[in-house]
Amino acid sequence: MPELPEVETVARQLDKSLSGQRISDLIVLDSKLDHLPGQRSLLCGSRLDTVFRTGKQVALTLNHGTRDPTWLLVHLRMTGRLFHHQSLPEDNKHVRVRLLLEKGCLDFVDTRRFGTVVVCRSRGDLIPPGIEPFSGAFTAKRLLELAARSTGPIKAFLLRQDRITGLGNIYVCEILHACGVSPHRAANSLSPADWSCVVTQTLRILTLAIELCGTTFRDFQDSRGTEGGFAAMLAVYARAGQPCPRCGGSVIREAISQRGSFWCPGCQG
DNA sequence: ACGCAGACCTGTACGC
DNA sequence: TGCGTACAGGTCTGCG
Repeated sequence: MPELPEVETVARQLDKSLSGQRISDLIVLDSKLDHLPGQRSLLCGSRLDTVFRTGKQVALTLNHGTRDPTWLLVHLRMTGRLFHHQSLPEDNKHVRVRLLLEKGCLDFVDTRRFGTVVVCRSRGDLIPPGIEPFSGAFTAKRLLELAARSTGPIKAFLLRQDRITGLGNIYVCEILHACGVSPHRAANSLSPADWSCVVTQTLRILTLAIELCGTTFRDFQDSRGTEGGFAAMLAVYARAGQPCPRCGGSVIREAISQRGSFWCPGCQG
């Protein structure tokens, strides 16, 4: 569910509201996360420092005073959310992990239980393998090289986190539409000009989505439980049967690489 | 190396 | 109302 803009939104909000708070206890309520209770003594008493996004994950910096910092790395996957409550909230059966703070708590809530929470001891382990879009490495030249042996659809290529980190189904649909590129095109068939357009449109769309605090569909809410504003900007995603805002053709939905894909055959060639 | 199918989970929407 | 089916924004594993 959450893609780069949604994770960035949550990380920025938590950075403001959590920085400086001391963790007083760790409560783990999901057997899939039973590696965490063993980290309880490490977490308790530590002070939350910077919260930031790395790839699609939220990293919470834990300051231990004299010792080196560690990080709590949270991947929200499809339905994960992080909520910072000023006081203890009403029961929610989908709370998986709760960090008790000096004031209130931080809840990791995840209905489908796909999300992950791990403790990271080395800064190097935080860095995802794919190219970060907001980095100097995200260039048309680099992407052309990366895709040189990829014969599968560009739609699937852009979703690969070991190539580019942060894009998910919604933004890939929107980027390909903005570029006028069919999601069926083989990744290695894109020209240097196509890749330049992918770079430009990816940065434009992600920047706008971050400004609007992401896209809310079913499950995404930010750390305050409010919804993102990018849904109103979507040109094709979840708009099957509706007119394409660029050419007036009809947007279609079809499965590509087993993922629901929305695009306009009229202007994406 | 690649692409593809299936798995992981739960909830919601919809048709009968 | 209840049941069955399809679908959901992510990523890993195993197979060919």
